Amino acid sequence: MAGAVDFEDERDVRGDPAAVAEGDGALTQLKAYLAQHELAPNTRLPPERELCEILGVSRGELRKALAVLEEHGDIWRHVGKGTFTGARPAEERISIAEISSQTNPAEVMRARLLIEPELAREAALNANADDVAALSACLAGSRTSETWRQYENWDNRFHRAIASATHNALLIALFDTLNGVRRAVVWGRLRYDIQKPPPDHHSFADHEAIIAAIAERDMNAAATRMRAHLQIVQARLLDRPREAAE
Amino acid sequence: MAGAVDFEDERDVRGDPAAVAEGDGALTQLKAYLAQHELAPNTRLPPERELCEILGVSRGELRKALAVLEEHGDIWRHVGKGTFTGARPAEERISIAEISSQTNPAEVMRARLLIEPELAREAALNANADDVAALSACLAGSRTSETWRQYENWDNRFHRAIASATHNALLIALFDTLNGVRRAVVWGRLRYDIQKPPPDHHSFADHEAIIAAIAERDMNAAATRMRAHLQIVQARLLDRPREAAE
DNA sequence: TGCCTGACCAATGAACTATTGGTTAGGCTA
DNA sequence: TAGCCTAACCAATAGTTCATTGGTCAGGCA
Repeated sequence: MAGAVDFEDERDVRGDPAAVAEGDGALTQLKAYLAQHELAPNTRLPPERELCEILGVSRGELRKALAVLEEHGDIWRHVGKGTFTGARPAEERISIAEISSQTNPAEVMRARLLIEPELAREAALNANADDVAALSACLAGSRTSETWRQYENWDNRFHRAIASATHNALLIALFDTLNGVRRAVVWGRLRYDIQKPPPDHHSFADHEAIIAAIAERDMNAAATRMRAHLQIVQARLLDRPREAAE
Repeated sequence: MAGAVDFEDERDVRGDPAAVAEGDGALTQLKAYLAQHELAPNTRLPPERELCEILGVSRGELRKALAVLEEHGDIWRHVGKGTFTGARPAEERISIAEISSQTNPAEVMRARLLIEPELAREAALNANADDVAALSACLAGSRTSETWRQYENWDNRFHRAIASATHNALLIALFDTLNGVRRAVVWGRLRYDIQKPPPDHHSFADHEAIIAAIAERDMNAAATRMRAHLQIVQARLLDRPREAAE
């Protein structure tokens, strides 16, 4: 019985309207109403002010009955939204800003170290020629960057392209969340001492090695090299937080 | 005011000789405007209709110049919002429902297999006594479950508790996203052939082994056992999609 | 041909209004 | 006196309206 409200522990009032009208029947009335309508889960019921007229009970009594059902987990309520059948749904939307306010650069780096090598591993399994070409294009772009900002842009695209190469929409979405938080947390930490990345910047070789591993479908190497790359990034981040660019 | 903009250095545009060669000053004007105002990242510039009056160029020319800067990564634009300096920020809110509509149970399972073992590994590193106690409580609860729904509830809490034990807010948030998608995608796949999990259900032993590894701070064992557990879940999911409950 | 101009389109945000669950105060009845 | 009803108010939410803004197109012009 879908979406149903559990009322077996109460008197069966269907078909006995007299009993319904009688006595402390707010809860009983309400259960009868729900049973009669056989509402699907997450259906909105009438607002309290209407419902108490429909059932012929005062709003106070109705609210007491609703509180019982809510405690029982049969319905859930929210100001401005209404009263709904079924269990309260999980939070539908995740805010990057909210996560960012609860974390810090060290945690973000740790999360990258755990997640991104696995993404690289999966990319090595699933990447096609186009994916490898896209990765190479990102590397080439980063090599020709004239500013740190441009470089950061290409670096972003590179890591995003690895997630894309998994061809798994959920993994891509998770990466985007991780990356969004990263960008929010380390926002504005660009280095200004030098104008652009030096030609021997470690990331170039790191990225090249990762691409090679993915192209060769060497899952373990892809993961290992990504981890090594991120460990260097982490070390630089912790040593010189003002120069957190990769 | 248009007169305030200094365009005497039209032939001295730093970093983009191509603009000089073109000769028309829209891009040059725009760069001069940006240089003069020294805007912080993510500052909104005047709307195009105002800016082209300020700079004394047509809207078409201004838009061409803006397109160059956008391609260059110096600004970003969005209909209804405006034009902003710096890199385009990540999408602020992620919708579980949207992700769910783009994925499928196989992808979800694959993502779990990549992510959750790493969470278990990190939990083994960071868990404290309370975390282990919480995990044990979830296992005990699942053992006493009278229905599959109750069992699923405890199983949920168990996996969430592992994420919590990492003590990393970002990893917890990523797990919640993953889990939210999982619940949305495999929604309603509860088994109905038997009323509750049998006492020898594989998950009980699996979970117990995972808890033991975390309690002993054995990171590799925690990851390995989680992976083994999820592989069984995956096999059951693919074999008998109607009985996807763990 | 290339550019300018004006108009229109679609996405966005701000302001406002209506709705709705949650709460409180006063009065009434048993 | 205790419990209940009623009315009003509060705060969160959703819907509506309107102005703003980047994106696009057709006509005119040099």
